[in-house]
Amino acid sequence: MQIDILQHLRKHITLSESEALIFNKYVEKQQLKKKEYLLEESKVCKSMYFVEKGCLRMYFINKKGVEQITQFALDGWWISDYQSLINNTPSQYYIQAIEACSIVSINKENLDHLVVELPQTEKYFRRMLQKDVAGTQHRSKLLYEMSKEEFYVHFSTSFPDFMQRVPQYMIASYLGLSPEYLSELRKKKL
Amino acid sequence: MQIDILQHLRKHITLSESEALIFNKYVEKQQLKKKEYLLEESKVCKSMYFVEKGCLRMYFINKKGVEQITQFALDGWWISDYQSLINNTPSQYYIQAIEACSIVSINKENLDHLVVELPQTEKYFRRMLQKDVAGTQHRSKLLYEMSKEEFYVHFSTSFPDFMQRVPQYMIASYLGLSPEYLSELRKKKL
DNA sequence: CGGTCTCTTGACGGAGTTCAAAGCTAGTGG
DNA sequence: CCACTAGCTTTGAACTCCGTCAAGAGACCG
Repeated sequence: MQIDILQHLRKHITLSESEALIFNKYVEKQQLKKKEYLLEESKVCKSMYFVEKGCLRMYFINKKGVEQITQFALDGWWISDYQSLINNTPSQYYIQAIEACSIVSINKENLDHLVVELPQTEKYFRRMLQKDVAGTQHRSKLLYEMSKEEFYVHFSTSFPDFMQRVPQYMIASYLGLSPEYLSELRKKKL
Repeated sequence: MQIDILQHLRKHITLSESEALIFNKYVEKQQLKKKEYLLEESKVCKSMYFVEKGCLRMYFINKKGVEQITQFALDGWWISDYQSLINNTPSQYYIQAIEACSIVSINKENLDHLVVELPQTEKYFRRMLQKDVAGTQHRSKLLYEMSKEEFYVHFSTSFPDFMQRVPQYMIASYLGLSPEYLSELRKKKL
C-alpha cells in the first residue's frame, strides 16, 4: 500500500496545483532503509513524520534495558514525540523503520510558516490530531476492559495482515505482554 | 482554582476585545451541579467541553456492569469523546461532574464557523490537541514501564492535592486497580 | 554450514483480583 | 443536632493470570 501525502491532504481539504507546490516547499521527503532511525533517545524531536509507505515503530528502553514499543505507524499515519516537539526537550524515544519506508517530514518552523501561508492546512492538522486522540481514547478503553488474552485476540483479528508484517516479539511488546505468553496464546487459538 | 477561557486563549494567541466578543457568540457557558452529566452513553457527543472550574470524569460501564473511569478533566482542560464527535456515532461514555463545575462548551458547527471567522483560534485548538496527545503519550509510557504499585505512588506524589479532591475508588478505577488493592498500598506507604 | 535471531515449552512464583464481611464517614431528614 | 442509612474504605483468605527463568528448536543470513 502506498499513500501519497497530497492525496491524503485532499481527502480533508482542497488544494490547488500551485498550493500543492507551496506545500512541497515546506516538507522533506526521504527514503529509509530497514532499521534506520528518524529519532533517537536524548535528541530533541524537531519534526512530525508522515508514512507514505512502510512501517515505523516508536519505542523506549525500560529500566531492565529492554525495548518497549509504544506505537506503530503505518501508511497514512503521522507520528512524532509531541512532548519533545512542543517543549524542545530531549526525547526518551526511538523512532525506527521496521521496513523500508517513504517518509514525509515537516519541522516545527516550516509547519508554522505553512499554516500561515496555506491556512486550510491548519484544519488538516487539527483533524489529524483529533483522529490521533480518538484512536488513543479507543485503545485506552480496550486496555481498561480487556484481559491481555482478550486484547491479543482483538488485535490479531482486527489486523491480521499486520501480524504477518512484523516479528511477534514486537507485537508482544506493543501489547504489553511477554513473548512467552504470546506464544502460549497463539497455541491455544490454533 | 478558576480558569477563565479567554485568559486561557490569550496564553496561546492574541485576541482583541471585539474578537473576544465574537468568540463568546460561539460558545455556551453553563453551571453543573455535582453528578450532572454532559454526555451519556448511546447519545452522540456534539461538543468539546472546557472546564473553567471544578472536575469532570469520563467513564464507561464494563462487561461486569462496573463504572470504569478513563479520564479526569480539571480546571483548564478540554475534554470530549472525539470518536463520537468526529463520526457522529453514539458514545460509549459518560462525562459527569464530580464537583460543581463551570463549563464552556462549543459544538461542532460553531467550532467550524469560529475557526473561519477567527483563524488564529485554529492554532489554539491545534495546540490543545497536541498537548492532549503529548499527555497521552506520556501516560501510556508510564503504564508500560511501571507496576501498578509504582504507578499509584507516582500518581499520588505527582497530584497530592487531587487525591484529596476525589473518592479513592475513583482513583483506583482510573489507575486500573481494585479498590481493595489500592487500600493495601495506602497502608504500606503510611 | 555455523552463528545469531526468533519462537516455543514447561516449571515456578508473585503481583494483583475476587469475594465476603466488618468498620467508617458523611449526608439527610426528622 | 442527633440518628440512621447508604456509600466508601479496610481486612484477610483463596485463587489466577501472567511474568520470569532456563533450555531447546527452528529459521534466516552471511
